[in-house]
Amino acid sequence: MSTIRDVARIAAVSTATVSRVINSPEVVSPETRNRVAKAMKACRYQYNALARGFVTQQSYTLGLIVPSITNPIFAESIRGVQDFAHREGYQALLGNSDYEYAKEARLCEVLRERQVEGLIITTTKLRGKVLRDLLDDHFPLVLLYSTVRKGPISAVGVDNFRGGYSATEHLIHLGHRRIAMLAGRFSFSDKSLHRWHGYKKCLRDHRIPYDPALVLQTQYALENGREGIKALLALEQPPTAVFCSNDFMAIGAMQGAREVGVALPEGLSIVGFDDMAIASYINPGLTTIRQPAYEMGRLGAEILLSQIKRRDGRPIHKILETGIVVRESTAGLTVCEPKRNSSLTSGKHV
Amino acid sequence: MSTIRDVARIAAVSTATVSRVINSPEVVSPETRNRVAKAMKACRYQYNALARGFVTQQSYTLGLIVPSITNPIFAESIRGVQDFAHREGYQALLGNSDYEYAKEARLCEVLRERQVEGLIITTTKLRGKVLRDLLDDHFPLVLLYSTVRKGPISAVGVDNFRGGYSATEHLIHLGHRRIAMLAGRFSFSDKSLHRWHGYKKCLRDHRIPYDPALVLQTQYALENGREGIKALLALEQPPTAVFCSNDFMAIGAMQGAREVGVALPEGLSIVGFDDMAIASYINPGLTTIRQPAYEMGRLGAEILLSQIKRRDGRPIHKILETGIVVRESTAGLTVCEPKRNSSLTSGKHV
DNA sequence: TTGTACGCGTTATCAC
DNA sequence: GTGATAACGCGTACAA
Repeated sequence: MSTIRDVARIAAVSTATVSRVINSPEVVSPETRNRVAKAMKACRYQYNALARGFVTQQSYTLGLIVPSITNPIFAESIRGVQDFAHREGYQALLGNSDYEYAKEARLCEVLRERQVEGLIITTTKLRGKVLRDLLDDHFPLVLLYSTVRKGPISAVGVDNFRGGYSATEHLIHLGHRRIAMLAGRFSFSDKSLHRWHGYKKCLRDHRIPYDPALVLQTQYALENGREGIKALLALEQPPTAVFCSNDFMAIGAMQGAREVGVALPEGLSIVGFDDMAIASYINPGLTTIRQPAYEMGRLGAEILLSQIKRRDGRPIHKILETGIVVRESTAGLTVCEPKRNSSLTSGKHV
Repeated sequence: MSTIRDVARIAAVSTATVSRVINSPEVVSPETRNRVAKAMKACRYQYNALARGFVTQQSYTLGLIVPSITNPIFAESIRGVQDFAHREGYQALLGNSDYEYAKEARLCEVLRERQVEGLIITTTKLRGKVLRDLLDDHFPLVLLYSTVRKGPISAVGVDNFRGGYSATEHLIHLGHRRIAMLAGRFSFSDKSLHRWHGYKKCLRDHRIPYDPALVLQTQYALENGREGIKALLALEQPPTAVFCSNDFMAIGAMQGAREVGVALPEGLSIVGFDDMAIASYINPGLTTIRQPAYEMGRLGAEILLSQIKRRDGRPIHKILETGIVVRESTAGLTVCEPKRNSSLTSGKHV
């Protein structure tokens, strides 16, 4: 590889001039500019962005950690981050935590060693050493898919409480009273926790007793939805509807229900969370809570870059809107059933 | 940020010793090692991997360009690349081309400026300037999802011809004779082209006339499958089965068929390509051609790293196995229909 | 076992 | 408008 020194030698100028031709050509006289351009071609010169970063102390790189790149919802957010970052001359180093805190910690370490100027993380542990260390160092940081509304860390997310509330309310309005929830593990997903709170609050507002037997914590994948719903349907008093923490679980639940002979949506109403693209293409179409995934990523990148530029700035918290998208996976309950269920439930739990 | 110089000063050793503690601690006496370790903590020293790369002329970074990160099949491959790369101390800089050659070219440029040591690309144009330039520079390069079996560029892919052949054969065995194909545009997907060749060859082997009206080139997304199948079903002699270039198109086609009142699979058999995770969770389950996406990525990374280590090595071409996964989206044709179709078809095209 | 000194490719600061 | 040169943080001969 040839360097600006080679170019300088060939063009019979100094390295400073070559650098100027690259970074501010207008200050160089047209003739030398031309000579330099020719010299560059002659030795097939390739610019070294790392060397620049080395002297300017800017890597123009940011780190992006998501729990699972295979989930299209995160993939969308990654696109949002990239689109904004690229426009500003930044590249992103991407990592999966696979919902494991140890991997998240390791990635942070590696990415910081590589001099990323900031990090965008969908964290699996809000109160852990990883974030605390970052904070101690005043390291530019934005949380994605987070519900943090205040505090020292910038965050962009959605109102998960309200999302959970809307999902549940939709089911209640359809006449359901025995409503289950397939939730992501609260231990590493505050999202799921808040959705659960919304679910519980909505039940209470509608005077429906909360039955812990109807809430299952599991992982965010298809197979967990499938197995989860089977467990719930095997209960003595099975649910007539289920709210799932994400669309994968919901689609898994659909399949699980079918496998045990439950008709959809008549036998079981299902609500998901995310509104991934495929949700409107399956049968029945999935009723779900829409998250603006791309926009979240884009906004996260915007906030992070603004923080990198002015490191003294106050943290920014953005809560984007969700909305319920009603499709065919939810249906009204037949007249007598809710009565029966509710009386039994209340007899047991109130 | 403190540097090894700060550490050296505090520990009262030379920078060389600090460097040795980091890279080969065993050659340093335990006591100095300890002193250095303490000094590191004292000034909150953070290692700078970029500076190392700068002197060793190795960035330990590779570039990865895929057409669409939102497609889970590519996401799986990305995981495969990352898992292998991380184990070897490499990180990946990721970019989407969105199936646009200009973006692919731009990404190559940016990534090379950033000194990636090699590139893994799912290219949209096999014979373009981008690959030719890379090749001229003897730049370490591996093509992913490619069908190149020889030539100077390393590649890992599957036998798309055979995949297309199997898909078609499965449909023929079920009694179908009027078999359509929803194909990715041949102009930027040699994959799709080869699948189409397999499809045609299989028809010929079974003495079924090829009808160009049954082949639609479109994009690789859900909505294209949906609109594509509607166009095909609106033909005077509509197909009784369709082979789609990927699962997104197939799932889109399912929805499109439903929307025009065609029952699945009785009214239309559908075969996809990829076997993304969700394929077995939709209803009816999608019959599709399985690709080992994760394995492809892993192998691609392995080949690339081996090429980086010995740049003189011969190019390596790996064709992995595909296999048909039969689910419920394909069904036999009722007895008289194929006869009617085939006679009409042959009357028209033979 | 440890220290000295140089170089990696670029930008920035002075001079001229 | 241009040139000389000192950084940037680290690895690595080579010397001690």
